[in-house]
Amino acid sequence: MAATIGDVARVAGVSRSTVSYALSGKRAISEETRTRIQAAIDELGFTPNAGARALATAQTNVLGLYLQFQEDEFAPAMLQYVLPVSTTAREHGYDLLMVTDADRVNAVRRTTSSAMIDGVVLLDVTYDDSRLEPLREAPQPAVLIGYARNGEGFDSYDLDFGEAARIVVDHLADLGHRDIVLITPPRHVYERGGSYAWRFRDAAVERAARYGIRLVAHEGDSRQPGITDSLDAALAASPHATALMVHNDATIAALPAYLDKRGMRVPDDLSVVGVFSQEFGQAFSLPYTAAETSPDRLGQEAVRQLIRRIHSPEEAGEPRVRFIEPELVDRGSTRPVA
Amino acid sequence: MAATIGDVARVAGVSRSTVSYALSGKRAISEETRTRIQAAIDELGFTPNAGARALATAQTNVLGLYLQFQEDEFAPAMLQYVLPVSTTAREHGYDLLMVTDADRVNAVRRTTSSAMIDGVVLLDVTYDDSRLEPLREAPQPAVLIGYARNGEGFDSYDLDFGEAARIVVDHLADLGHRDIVLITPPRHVYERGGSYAWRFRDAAVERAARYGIRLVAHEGDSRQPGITDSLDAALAASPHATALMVHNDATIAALPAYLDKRGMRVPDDLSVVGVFSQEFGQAFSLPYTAAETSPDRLGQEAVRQLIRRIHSPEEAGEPRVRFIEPELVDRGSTRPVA
DNA sequence: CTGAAAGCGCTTACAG
DNA sequence: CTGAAAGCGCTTACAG
Repeated sequence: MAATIGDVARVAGVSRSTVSYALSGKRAISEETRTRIQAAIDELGFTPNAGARALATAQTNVLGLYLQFQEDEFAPAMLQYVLPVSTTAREHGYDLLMVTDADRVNAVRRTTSSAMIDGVVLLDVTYDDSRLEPLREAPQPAVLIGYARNGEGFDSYDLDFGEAARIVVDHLADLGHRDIVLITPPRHVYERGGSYAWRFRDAAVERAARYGIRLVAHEGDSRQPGITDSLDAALAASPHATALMVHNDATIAALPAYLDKRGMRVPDDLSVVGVFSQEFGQAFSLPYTAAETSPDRLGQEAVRQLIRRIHSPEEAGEPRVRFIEPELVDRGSTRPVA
Repeated sequence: MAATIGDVARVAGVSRSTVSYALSGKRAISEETRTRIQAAIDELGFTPNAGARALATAQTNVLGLYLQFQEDEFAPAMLQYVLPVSTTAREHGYDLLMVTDADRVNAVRRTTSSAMIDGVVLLDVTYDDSRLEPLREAPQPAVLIGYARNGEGFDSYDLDFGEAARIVVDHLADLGHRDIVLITPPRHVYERGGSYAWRFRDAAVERAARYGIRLVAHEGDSRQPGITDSLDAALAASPHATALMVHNDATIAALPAYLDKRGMRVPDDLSVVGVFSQEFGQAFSLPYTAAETSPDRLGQEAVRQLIRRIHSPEEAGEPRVRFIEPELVDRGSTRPVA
């Protein structure tokens, strides 16, 4: 059916190996031969068979991307990480196998042990991530986007959520706020082991304590009416709060509507600081100062490191955790306390 | 490195073909032999090499999913289609190659002609979709999610946006509305050839005309401040409008905040009807009556048909367009005109 | 019920 | 600068 390298060789009047070398550029080919081969390729519309090439070279030029769209999660947030991973992979000649199996452990085992991919990008990493076990036995290198306690031996990229909390608290402290409400990710994120939840919360609590600031953390929700209920409860529990910190995608997305409904103006009645990316803020028209989460940078650096480790492990260095430093993007949603 | 079928055969004391047949079940194997083979497989941790299998069988068990995250589009909406495609594919034993290249035509050509995949799922289909040309030359079958003018020869699945418009207009007409504003997708969707934009709009205009109802269509935006500006302009141009139809994801997501800010109550001051899915409405807490877009059903049916066409083309029947009938989900955001 | 062998379409030492 | 041949790890007619 489709043309093979043998067809090209025959039409061009050369051997199959010469065609192969012309394709890869791994040895010198005379100008004339190269031209004949190219003509044959064009005439036949030849493209190398990926499976055959993978078999011969033991590499597929495919990366596995492992993620799950949790029923109870705010899907748009996940997408921010998929996009840069996909783009960066293609820039380096890799395609992406998107693996979303409910059985995450087996999905990793299945795809790595069958040699479908050259490397693994793990999204949605949890503190005790059960996928790391099969991953240690896999011949392919892997990179984690997120943080796992048992992640030693792997490259990991994550935002420094502790630092994110500190810069937000510092910012509010500088403005004189002494009573702050924090909305954290929902309970199921903690239960699942999403360490960003408590890393941010604990650092915020500790930093506030150092300033002698009252800061009360409340678990938010990812759906209505829970989002509204948790905000109601949090604000009721801190009637004199002057600032609201939100580390919860669904809540921050719903916040403009919520505050409007309650008749609260930002920053006049309440200072607000979030934790989200530039693009996220734009998609949801969020006018809030925030710690930037830089999913683009995370995804890009993670994939680059993975590809480095695939091609030249020595250059890649020792696998380690890299925490990206967050920056505070001031959108004017905070003001000094009178 | 990794165990091969030859290793299994040696350990089990049988031939490679017997191991292969034990794996595939394509011929009878004695109980005893089967046991020995299974023991060897377990001992060695053997998984068949996907590339080798693909080369031998000429099938990869991978489907290509082609999409693009447009800079100017509302990403969350796209995700609704990715998820059911991914889930349904896995249920049938297929993995998903996610292809997001900026050069869409070449991406199709590259992946189909290198035999990386067994079938194609095209998302983001436009009226004159340039990817259909390479697709016609591809040996793999394809399914389109969306509608293309030049889509003959392919299975296509799309919502019947014309019917969606009619049931919405009918609903409002029944309630006595005589002056309606419609927010359509942004201009760039029309320019790109997103036929759902004008299919909905034209049907709405026509249906309204039949009732003698005033209905004015305005292009919406996908970002702030354009979203607010277009709503402002649309409502200003129809000062006596009693109902708002929104066929624009970014706009409907921003609508609660917008209407709150303008101090308009739904449905007391304005009846509102949207066009979005159940999950989308839930993710964004949208309290609006809407024509359900059923991305789950679309994605699932599309993939099933594609897999049917891969396995038994005769059963799959003639390729044709299937328009899914929308239903109106009443969430109480409309009321009779006094 | 089982085996030996050819073949899928590439790449890459080996040889000249 | 080029070719003949082995090999990657499977599947599947062919044979018994």
